Amino acid sequence: MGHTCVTATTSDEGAAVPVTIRDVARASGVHISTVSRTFSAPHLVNPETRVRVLACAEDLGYRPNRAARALITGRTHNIGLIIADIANPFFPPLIKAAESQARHRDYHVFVADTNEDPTAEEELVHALAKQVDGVLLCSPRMSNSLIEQLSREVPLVVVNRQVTGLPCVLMDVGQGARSAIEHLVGLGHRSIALLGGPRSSWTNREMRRAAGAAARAGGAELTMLGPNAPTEVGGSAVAEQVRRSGVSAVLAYNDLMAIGLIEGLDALGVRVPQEVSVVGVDDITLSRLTRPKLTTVATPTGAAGRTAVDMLLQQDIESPRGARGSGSGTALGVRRTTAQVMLQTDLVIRDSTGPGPYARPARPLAAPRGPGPHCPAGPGIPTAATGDAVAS
Amino acid sequence: MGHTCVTATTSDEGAAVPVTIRDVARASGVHISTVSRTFSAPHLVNPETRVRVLACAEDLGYRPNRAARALITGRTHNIGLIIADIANPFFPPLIKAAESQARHRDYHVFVADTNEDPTAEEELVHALAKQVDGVLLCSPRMSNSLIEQLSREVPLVVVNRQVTGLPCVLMDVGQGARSAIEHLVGLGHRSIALLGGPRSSWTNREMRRAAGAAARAGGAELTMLGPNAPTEVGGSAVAEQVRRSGVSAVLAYNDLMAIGLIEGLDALGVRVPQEVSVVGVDDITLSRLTRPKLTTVATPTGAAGRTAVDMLLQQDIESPRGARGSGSGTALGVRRTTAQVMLQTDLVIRDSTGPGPYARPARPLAAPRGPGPHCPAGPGIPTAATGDAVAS
DNA sequence: TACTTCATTGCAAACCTTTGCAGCACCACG
DNA sequence: CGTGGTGCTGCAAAGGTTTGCAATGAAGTA
Repeated sequence: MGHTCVTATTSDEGAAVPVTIRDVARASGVHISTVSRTFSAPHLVNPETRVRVLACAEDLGYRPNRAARALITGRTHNIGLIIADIANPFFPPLIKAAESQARHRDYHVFVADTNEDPTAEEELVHALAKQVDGVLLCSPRMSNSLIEQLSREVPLVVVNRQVTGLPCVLMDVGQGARSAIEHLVGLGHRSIALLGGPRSSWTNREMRRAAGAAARAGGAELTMLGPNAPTEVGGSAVAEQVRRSGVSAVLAYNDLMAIGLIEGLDALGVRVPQEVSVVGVDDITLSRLTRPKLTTVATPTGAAGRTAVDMLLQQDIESPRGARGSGSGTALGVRRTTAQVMLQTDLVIRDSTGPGPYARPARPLAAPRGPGPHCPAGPGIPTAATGDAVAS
Repeated sequence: MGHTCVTATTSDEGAAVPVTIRDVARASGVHISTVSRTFSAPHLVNPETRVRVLACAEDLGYRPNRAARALITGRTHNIGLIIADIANPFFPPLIKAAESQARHRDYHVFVADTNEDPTAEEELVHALAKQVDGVLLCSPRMSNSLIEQLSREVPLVVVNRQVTGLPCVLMDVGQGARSAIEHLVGLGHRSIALLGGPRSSWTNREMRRAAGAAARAGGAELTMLGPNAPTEVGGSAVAEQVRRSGVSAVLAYNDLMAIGLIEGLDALGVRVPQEVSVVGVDDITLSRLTRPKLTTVATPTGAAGRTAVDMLLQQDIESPRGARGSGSGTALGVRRTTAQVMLQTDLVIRDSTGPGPYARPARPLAAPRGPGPHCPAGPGIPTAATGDAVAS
């Protein structure tokens, strides 16, 4: 990591001479309020004056100071986006979608990374509070009560977490986990492990619940492993444990862990999917590039980003900020409507899942190849693959 | 992508009642300036008063309005980070390093993504200008002259680009490309393709220059292919072209393209590294996970992020903003020192490169396996692998 | 002509904080 | 007692912008 300093010069470039609305006013011979209106309410100013002012502004390179404007209007036209881990490929599509959606509404997005650290999360909300009109909290790791408390400081929309009283956009990972388990059961797996993610993750709890129910309904045994770090090393770290547990299939908290697990198993000489099937969640780009290609539950990250921005802006527009009562600030609450949106997930089957010990012959007519290894089970075992699980 | 609206309730949570410095002053019976000092210059206020003020502030949930503070001090304690494509795994480590470094200096980082769009870049600099103390421009796609012009609006540090008069942090991709070519030549490749990236990329130009020189010095022929999108699809899209060109080795603009290319070649039935060797640049995490594992030029992204933040803050501290002359603003230039830092790169050899048509027997003693396919070349061909290339 | 309406512009307060300066009380020193 | 210093606090200006209100002049209406 050594570095070499190549050059070091000193220049006297004209540095940061801020040109204000006053300069433009002086140059164009009007009052500053007219200049202000030229930008924020052009229809109120004489076309002739307008072009003159605009010309001067252009000439001087004037740009309205957004901080000063925010001080008055109470709106910054920025929105904050707090992310648990920007290195997780799950997030970039969400970020890009949010940015593009925001741009259409003339908003800018500030992204901040918390490194999965709840403390950093809280601090960032505070730091962003006065510089943005609202914050999107993605896969937060802090407590629900803290989130509610922070929501009184700045409008919040929560992604991948359910907190009552706040607008949330959720992905139906419950349904996803169910489909995954049913897929595995249908392939003849009866002993399945669930690789848990961070303990404080809503997604994690949801998956456990749904996967447990689906396994029960399918007559399979579900082993819970975790919590683990939601990264590849988190996945590869439990490879040994997975092998010892003797399961024939694994549903991982996310793709990164699934991929890490496959790596780890590979290092142990365990082949995927021949000996162990692995399913991930998220359908990140990477899952199509590894070998074997990953079977995974696709989550609509782009839609989540767009929806979250929409919900934030909608809530924001309804109740403009800075409306303080006179005197000691009568805390007259603003009614606001909070909605929760649930986005669908889809199981996409690739190459990391295969027949399990209890598999029935794949195709009774076409391919008379023998069933998978250890196949004592005859017909009659419910496959649950058609979605007729009894889970309530 | 269909979504289901699960819930929609209305609540009257106390929403965003901003508590200002004035409220705290009233509550604690002191003047606002004393409250202000309690936070920004605690040693100037009586310890007794201080605790009282702090208690009231805590009680009311007061947080200084950073926008208002910025208006006076001219410093926001934020820095902007403009990224060409956040979905490129090259950037997250840089972002994280920058964030951590900034946090140590009590700064926050706002990340923005431009989708490789020069127009978006310019617009974002303008939008950020007054809300941050400086901007880090990572792998910018706009013209040098535009960058210089923008640098008069807000302090800039440029990463992965050389622009005179501005502080830059560069990675020695020239050296990296040279090492890669020498590695390939040493393996017996004489016909090599360079998969170019975006036309406006400084890295791209640098690689072409250095790779060309190294190939010439090593007696190999270098085919330039491109420009291409610096993504996996950009890589896989040229697979056919690579095959037709008949080269036995490829150096790609970055890992993403290299991985895409390997995918594309695989689909065409061309095996890597048996038939074609592939080298990437960046050493993203992914390059260790694909099969074959990617040989690549590792770039010190973390160090780049840290260095860039340091340079920005140093430059920033020297010349506090908002120092306008009286009257019509005598544009007296501020002398500032601009340095350029070059960070070293390292070739890391994995499994995507192998012997080429002109390879000499790998190990004269140990492995008496025959040489690679088509091996008309005897000894005497310079391998240049030791770094004795004559490139100036 | 007198009165209303409208378009355009100026005035000044307000947003929230920081900070140079001045005031005050108190103490020590001569 | 007078002088100077120190420790703490208040006053008020400043920063760049928005915006309600008032002023101006011109045009339209009765």
